Amino acid sequence: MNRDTASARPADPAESRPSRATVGRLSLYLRQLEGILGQGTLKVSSRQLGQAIGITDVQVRKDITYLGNLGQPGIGYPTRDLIAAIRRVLCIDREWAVALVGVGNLARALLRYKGFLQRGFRIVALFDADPSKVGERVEGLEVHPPEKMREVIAATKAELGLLAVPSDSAQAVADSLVNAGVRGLVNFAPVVLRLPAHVSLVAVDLTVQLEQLAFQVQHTDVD
Amino acid sequence: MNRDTASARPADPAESRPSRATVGRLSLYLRQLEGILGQGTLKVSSRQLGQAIGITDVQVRKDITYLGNLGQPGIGYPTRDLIAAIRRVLCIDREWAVALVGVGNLARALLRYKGFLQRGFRIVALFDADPSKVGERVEGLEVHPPEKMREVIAATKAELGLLAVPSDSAQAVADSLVNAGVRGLVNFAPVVLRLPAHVSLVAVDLTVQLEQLAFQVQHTDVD
DNA sequence: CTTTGTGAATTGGTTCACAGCT
DNA sequence: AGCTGTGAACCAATTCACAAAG
Repeated sequence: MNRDTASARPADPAESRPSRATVGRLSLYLRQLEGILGQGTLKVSSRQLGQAIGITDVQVRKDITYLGNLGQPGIGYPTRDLIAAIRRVLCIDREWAVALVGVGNLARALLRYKGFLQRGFRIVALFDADPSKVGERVEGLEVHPPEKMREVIAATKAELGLLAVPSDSAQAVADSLVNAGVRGLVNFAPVVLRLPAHVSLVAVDLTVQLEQLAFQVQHTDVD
Repeated sequence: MNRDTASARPADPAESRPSRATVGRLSLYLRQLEGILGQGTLKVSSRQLGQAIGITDVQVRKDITYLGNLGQPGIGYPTRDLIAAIRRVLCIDREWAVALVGVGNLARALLRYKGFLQRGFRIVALFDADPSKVGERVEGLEVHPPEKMREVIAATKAELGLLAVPSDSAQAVADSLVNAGVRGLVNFAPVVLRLPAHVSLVAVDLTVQLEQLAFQVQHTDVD
């Protein structure tokens, strides 16, 4: 049996960090769990969770191991505790201020989507290089010119950035955001960004995704 | 429909399929290569390609292995041939007809993006359940009601689907698309879809991505 | 019975080291 | 010299098999 150092918080430096893949699944568990808790279900099994997102129960348990020891053999996991533990590990047990650059259709879609705020991500600043958009109010936020980036990001304490600009300007805008103090960003433009090592990057590249899909489709046996 | 252009390649039975990860990188190579060829550069080395997208030259060569033997020691790869080979392996050496469901801001962003067509993906049909949108023309395409899905998808020969609808309706719309004969789809809604095995799925889940980013940011050492 | 937890085995992917070609 | 191709080694991630607990 594993020596359990603490009841509440492992905070074990020796304990390995969840892998990238595990982090992704923890997000998915969290969403399922919120639904499950909303239905008043207080206990949940790894099998339940696994079936909900289409993976095995063993995988679920392995992932949950990173959260500490909160399973009850023969019973399952307390829904509420699981949620809290996942939020803590994912670092979304607090609010993240987010800057959004490029106020086009994609940005409007992102602004409308209420799921972000619900999960701790608040869009606090908008930027666009187009003078005709500057000053406009979108979803209650004023659009600022790029020149004010440093100032506004400092004032709003934005730590993350969403890049919804055309490919040509993506690298320059990314540089500005990093310069203004942003620590991580999501790039929607289909270009590879070069960033300093201390800035995290997630690329959402729809071209790549569509090509993945085409490949998959072509290689799935037609029943 | 599926014809093996076997001019250059000896049918290699032992040759394994490129992994998911490799397929993703091939997309990235392709984009770089198109730029490189546009500059008139006819030969490219694995080191060049690797630096362009931030990975090692060995990784690039390993990936390119799946395309067959087209490197020239001491020289590099012929840009044009590499492009052709990647397009063939990714199955984008032809045009894919794509249906788009849910004509909101995200859909408009997708429609405006010209990169898809350039890479062989043509959006040929729009659907929306909102009667006020049905009949409207967006980027030259008429918005159809869901009832006409089967008919329109058959007529347009759409094989792929983009789901840009709210979470509540995502599963139902996915079922309809599958029923109408679509063979793969990209889901932008933050829900896990259940699909028959013969239908491919790519999930673009922004909530998960943002949570990944938050986690990364929190775990990168501040210089 | 049900369920969790986990070492061991396995599969998958990347990096290393070096042979061979230009 | 520079570059490709690839077995081997290494690392990461998943699955297996089973012990232990409610």
